[in-house]
Amino acid sequence: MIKLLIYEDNPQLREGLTMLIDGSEGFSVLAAFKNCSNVANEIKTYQPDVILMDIDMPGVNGLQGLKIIRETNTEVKILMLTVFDDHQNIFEALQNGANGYILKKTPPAKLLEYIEEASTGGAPMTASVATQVLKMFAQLNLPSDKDYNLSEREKEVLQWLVKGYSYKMIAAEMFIAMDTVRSHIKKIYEKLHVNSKSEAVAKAFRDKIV
Amino acid sequence: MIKLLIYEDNPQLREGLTMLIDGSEGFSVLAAFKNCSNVANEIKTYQPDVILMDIDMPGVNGLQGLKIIRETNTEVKILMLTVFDDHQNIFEALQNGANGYILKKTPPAKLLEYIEEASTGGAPMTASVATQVLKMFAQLNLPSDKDYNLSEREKEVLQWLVKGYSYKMIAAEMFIAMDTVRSHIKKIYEKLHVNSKSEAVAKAFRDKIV
DNA sequence: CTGTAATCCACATATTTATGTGATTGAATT
DNA sequence: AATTCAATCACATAAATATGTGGATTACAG
Repeated sequence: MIKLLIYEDNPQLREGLTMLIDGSEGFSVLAAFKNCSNVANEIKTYQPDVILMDIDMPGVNGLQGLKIIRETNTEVKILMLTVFDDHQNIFEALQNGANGYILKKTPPAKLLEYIEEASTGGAPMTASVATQVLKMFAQLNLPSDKDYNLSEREKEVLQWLVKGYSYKMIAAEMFIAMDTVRSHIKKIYEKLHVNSKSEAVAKAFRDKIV
Repeated sequence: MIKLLIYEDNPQLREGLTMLIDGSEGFSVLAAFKNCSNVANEIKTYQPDVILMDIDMPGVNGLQGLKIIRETNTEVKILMLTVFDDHQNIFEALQNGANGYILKKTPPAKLLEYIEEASTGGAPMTASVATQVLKMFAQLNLPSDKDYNLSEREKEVLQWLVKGYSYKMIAAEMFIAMDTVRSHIKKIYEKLHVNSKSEAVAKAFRDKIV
C-alpha cells in the first residue's frame, strides 16, 4: 500500500487526484493540501511514501516545499506535478532532490504507474522532461581533461597558486627555494600559454585542472 | 517508417534484434554491424533515423562511436543499449549527446516503444538509469548565486581581472585612472574577503560570479 | 652513451600589486 | 540638510611577481 500526500491548489484537481488515486487498489491518499505552508509538520505527522507536489501554488509553492522537505527528509519520494515543462523549474526541482517530474496532462493510468515507479526508487519523467534533462546534461561543461603535460611537481605548484599562496609561502609549503618555485611557475606559464598568475588560475579553473 | 542501424558485437543478439525490429510494423533495420570501426561512413551511407548502439564492443566501442557520430551529425537519434547501468558509462554517454540509455534486459515490446520514443524526440531511459541521472543532477554543484554586493563597476573590473589584465590595461579599457582601478579592486577584495588578485579570480570562478 | 626532461638553486632587474592616507563629485537616502 | 556610498583620482612605499641568464643533478628513453 503506497501512502500519499497531495499538494495542489486547484480544488477540482485536488479532489480529482485524491479520488482517482485513493480509489485505486494499492494506493492510499492520507491527505491533500492547497499549499506547502505547513509541509514540514504534515510530513512528520503523516509519514507518506510519496508526495505529489504541484509547483504553481499560492503561498509556499512546490519548489519551496520541496526544499523545506529535503532539509530534513531525504527518504520520501517527491513527484513534481505541473502544467509546464519549463526548463528552469525542471532544473531547480531536480537539483533539489525531486524524484520525478511529470506533467498534469498525464493520463490517469500512466499517473498511477508513475507513482508506483517513484515509490520503488525509480525516476518517472514525462518524455518531454526527460529530453530536456538530457539536453542539460550535454550542455554541462565538465573536466575537459586537457593535459598540458604538467609534471607532478608543476601540478602541485599550481594547486597552491590557485589557493592564493605567494611564491614565498609555496616555497615554505614545498620545502624548496623560492627560486625553484619560480622556475616551476615559469614552466607552468609556458605550458598553459599564459603569462601571469591570475591567468594561470583562471585557466586552471576553466580547464578543470584543479 | 523508422529506419535503424544496429551496432552490437554479439552475433546472436545482433540477429535477434534485427529480426525483432525489422519484423515489426513501422520499423526497418537498414544494416547491423559488429563494431563502430567504420561508423562515420555507414551513417552517411544509410542515413538512419535511429541507431541502437551497444557500448561494450571490441575495436571501436559504442562510446567512441557515439563521439565520432556526434562530431558531424547531431540529428540522428542514438540509443545506448547495454548490460550494465554503470554510472560512468551513463554519464559519458549522456554528456556526448546520446538520446537514451536502455538496458539489454528490456522486454521486446518495451524496446520498440523506446525506439519509437527516441525517434520522436523523446529520451527513453530504463528506470534505474533515470534514477542515476537524477542523482547526478542533485550532486551537481552550481552557481551558488552568492551576491557579495558587488557594484556594477566592481563586477566590470572583476571581469577584466579574470581575463588576466593588469591594472594599467584595465584602466585603459575602462577609460579611468589606474588609481581608480586600484580603489575598485581594493573594494572588491574587501567584499570577497580575499587579498590578492589570484584569490579574487579563484573565488570568482568558484562562486560563478563570472 | 647521449640527449631530453624534471627538479633543483642563484642573482639581477623591471614591472605589477598591495596597502595606506586623502580628497572630490554626484546621486540616493534619511 | 545631513549622511551615506559609489566612483573618481593622487602620492608614497613595501611586497610580490615576471623575466632573463645560468648552472647542477638525476632519471629515463632512444
